Amino acid sequence: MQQLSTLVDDDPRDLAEPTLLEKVRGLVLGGEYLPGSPLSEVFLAQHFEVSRTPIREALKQLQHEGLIEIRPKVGTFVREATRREIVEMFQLKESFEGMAAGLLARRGMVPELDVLQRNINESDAAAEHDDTARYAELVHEFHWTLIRAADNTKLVEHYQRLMNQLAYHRLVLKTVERPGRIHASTDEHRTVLEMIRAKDAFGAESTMRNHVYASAREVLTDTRTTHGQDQVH
Amino acid sequence: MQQLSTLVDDDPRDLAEPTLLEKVRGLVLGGEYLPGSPLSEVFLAQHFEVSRTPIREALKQLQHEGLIEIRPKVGTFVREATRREIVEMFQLKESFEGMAAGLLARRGMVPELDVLQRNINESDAAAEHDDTARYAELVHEFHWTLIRAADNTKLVEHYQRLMNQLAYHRLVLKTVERPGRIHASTDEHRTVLEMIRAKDAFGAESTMRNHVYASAREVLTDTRTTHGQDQVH
DNA sequence: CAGATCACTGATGTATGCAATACTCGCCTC
DNA sequence: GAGGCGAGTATTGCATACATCAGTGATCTG
Repeated sequence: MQQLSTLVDDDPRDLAEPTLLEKVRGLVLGGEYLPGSPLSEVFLAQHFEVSRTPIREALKQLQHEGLIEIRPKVGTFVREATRREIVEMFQLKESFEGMAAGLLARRGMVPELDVLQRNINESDAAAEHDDTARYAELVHEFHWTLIRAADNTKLVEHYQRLMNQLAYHRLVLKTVERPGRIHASTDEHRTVLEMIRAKDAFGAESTMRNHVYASAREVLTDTRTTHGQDQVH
Repeated sequence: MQQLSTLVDDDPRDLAEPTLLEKVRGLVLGGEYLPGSPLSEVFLAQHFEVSRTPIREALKQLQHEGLIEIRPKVGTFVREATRREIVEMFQLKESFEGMAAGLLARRGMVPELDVLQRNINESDAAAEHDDTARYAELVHEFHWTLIRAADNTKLVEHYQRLMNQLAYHRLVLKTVERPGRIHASTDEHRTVLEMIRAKDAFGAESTMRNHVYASAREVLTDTRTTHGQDQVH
């Protein structure tokens, strides 16, 4: 009997078991704590009902991700990315996603292409119904599917890291609200996919980079350092 | 009195004070421990004369860098990159350095260009005298100078991370031994610098990527998974 | 003799106590 | 009244003890 039960609930990693790191990251990205807010270890320990040790591990990681700042012997504080850093990160995003598009074009026919196609179709439908929430989700999925389909695990790791730093969700949600950008975005996705299908690695990379650059400009135009206050430091 | 002393030895970060993390990383990259070797926390703690806690922090970081593998409740082991991962990392290196070359070309005249020029001159001299050690050092410097000159701190961070994973020094030293590759390499550096000077961002990126690709092929041709044994896992 | 079970071992995972120190606020001095 | 000084406080940094559990080998059973 026990063998069966272990076989069933053996791998709880797949479905909804957020790591402490993810929980703390979610708290920081949640926006409740403004940049400069102190994040006491003891408070977090009590909040998540664990000891300071695992909290410290998570905070150390978040520091390496650039989300918080640990000032030795002083405290840890939520860190707001400067406008310059956001520009830098979008430059990297452009490079990563361009690289992914190029690699994917070289791979030839893979099932992920169908996933991307379905994504585009659904995006059109969501745009029709002005379902911005669903649309933002689909944009997110499109980019991630592209990255994963490039079949380069190290790229995925670096991309994940970058996206954690960008706190992407908050930004893309803002952008998507703007009418007009939606259709342009889907069209660009469509063009990229066509070039990938045509095995035009160079064109796919180039188009994807232009697409990311355009969306970055959108985000950056109506976002002045995201909260006004510049550096904490 | 105390004020003066604190002013003097306040910032020991600049000159030669290797962090525990760097020390442990050096130990792992030193090659003494073959892939699969266990890295007991208590052993490292005794070796470096600290407690397990800071050792754990360093190991956690090295795990995220991909140098070691922490199997929960089992132990931590040195992890050898598979050939596939090395290929993936070189693809990223190509992307990063290409991006750097392109960004630098857009920056216009900056003092770093002179540093690169001097590097090329010195490389020629080192090649003349068959000083492979110095030559390898200069190659390393050239690439790092390029990355830093791109003026994108996030790029520097990701590049650093990638280089830590690649354990670059061991590989590039092997490559540089090969006669013939030296002159080709310097010539490629020269071409890249010329294109940067000409503000040809596209050409600079393209040339740099080809250069990295060529050197990657060199490294990969005479390196079969670096040690024979494939995955530990 | 083959197979499974179970206690043992060694490792990591966590909790907690103590040490060190940057910042703060009140007090003292000029 | 202004400025510096010093004790207090809150925080992180480190050390250590305990809990937990994967792997292993001996033992027991069929």
